[in-house]
Amino acid sequence: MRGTTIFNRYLNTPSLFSKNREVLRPSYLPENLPHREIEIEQLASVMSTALRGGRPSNVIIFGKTGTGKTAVIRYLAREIKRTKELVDTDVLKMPDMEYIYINCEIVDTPYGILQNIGNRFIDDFSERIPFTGWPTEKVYNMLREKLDEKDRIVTIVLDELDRLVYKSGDDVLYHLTKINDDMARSKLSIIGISNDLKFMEFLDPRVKSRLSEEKMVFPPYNASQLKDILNERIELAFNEGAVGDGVVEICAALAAQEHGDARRALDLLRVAGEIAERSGDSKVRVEHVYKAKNKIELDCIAETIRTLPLQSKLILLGIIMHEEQGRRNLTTGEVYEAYRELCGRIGIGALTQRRIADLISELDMLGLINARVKSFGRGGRTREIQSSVPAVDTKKILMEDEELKTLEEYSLRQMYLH
DNA sequence: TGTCCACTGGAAGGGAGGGCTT
DNA sequence: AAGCCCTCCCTTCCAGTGGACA
Repeated sequence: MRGTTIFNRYLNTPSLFSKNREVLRPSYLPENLPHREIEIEQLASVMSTALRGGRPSNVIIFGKTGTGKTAVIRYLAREIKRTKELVDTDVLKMPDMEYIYINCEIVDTPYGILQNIGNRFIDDFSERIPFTGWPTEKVYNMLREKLDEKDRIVTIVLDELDRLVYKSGDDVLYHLTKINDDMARSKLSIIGISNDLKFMEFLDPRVKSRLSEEKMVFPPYNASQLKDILNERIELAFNEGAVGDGVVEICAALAAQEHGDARRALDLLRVAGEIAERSGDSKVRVEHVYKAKNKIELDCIAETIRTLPLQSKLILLGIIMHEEQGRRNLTTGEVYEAYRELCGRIGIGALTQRRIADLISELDMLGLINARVKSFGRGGRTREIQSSVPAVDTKKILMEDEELKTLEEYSLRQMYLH
């Protein structure tokens, strides 16, 4: 024994994971996708048009998160690439095929979408489309020109498409679905992904019909299907015997409760594994899964709070301070007053009530508070607001913010004394 | 039955900040 | 330098409203 360091105990306990723990992450694309055979077949028949040089129909895919939409598309893109490599010879050459994936929650402006696509076809850095500055029309023309430089079939995957439509309308979609009319050599098709069926109503009828040449729905996985998915990954990710009895069942059951989310199931398993490993256990046990569930939820909330803009943090803090005094079911007016008070305390200008009303809605959508519109008759119509996060922990996280530190000991009591 | 409160939520637009073009 | 463009964050203005109360 050559002395001990604090890391020794980590070295001495054998790892539960094999080298391949990456297979539990959402970015991992497995060799086969259990229980998505029908969807693969269906989408493959659409996309196979490209193998014969034709433009595949545009497709709209509906399905909740973690139902394998992106996985199926990535899977097929990979298979098509393999097929092409197999078939291509000097004599017979299939057209180039490109897949472009854009998440509309991240890129959510018309300009951004066009710029993103355009730059995939511009290698020369000096020619790249700048992230701002040009008129949108010019970006579109540039994109079309570059796209059409040679024969190719381009598939654009627009994930979370509903976000784009709600935020910026369907102008880009109009242009993108029409672009084929203006191109001589290239062909473009669109795969739109959404977890909300309603957004189609907001589309211009022309866009709607062009976009949904094919429609598909991905059903949620049930518990037994989730089990199959997990079991397949366990073989790759864990050492033999590292996953105890009942663990898979619990992960599957918990994820099935939440609209059959495979990503959630895999997360639970991975985090449970990490917790078990850290506590020096020789096996992943059911209790680790429950701890994992808690940890995932709390981490998620904490991260949401941390990344809130200052104004929203002040609103949330105001609500919590009210509740510390035993006042629940606050109105918009009360929350606004508290917010203004806090703004004064830290010496920043307060926004208008109209703006705060919007920010309150945002907090509601993030699940940090509950805000229901309610009428109090003569008392007016307003929101009834409560926090839906643990007060103590939330306050702790809020106080991490440099600009809020001075509010640590402050309480709202004074303002209600008169 | 009508009134009236305290907002809600839509619309329009300003202006700052990114950057391009001439 | 002046004139554009696009996006983000806000403000201003305002019609609309559910339901307790007179």
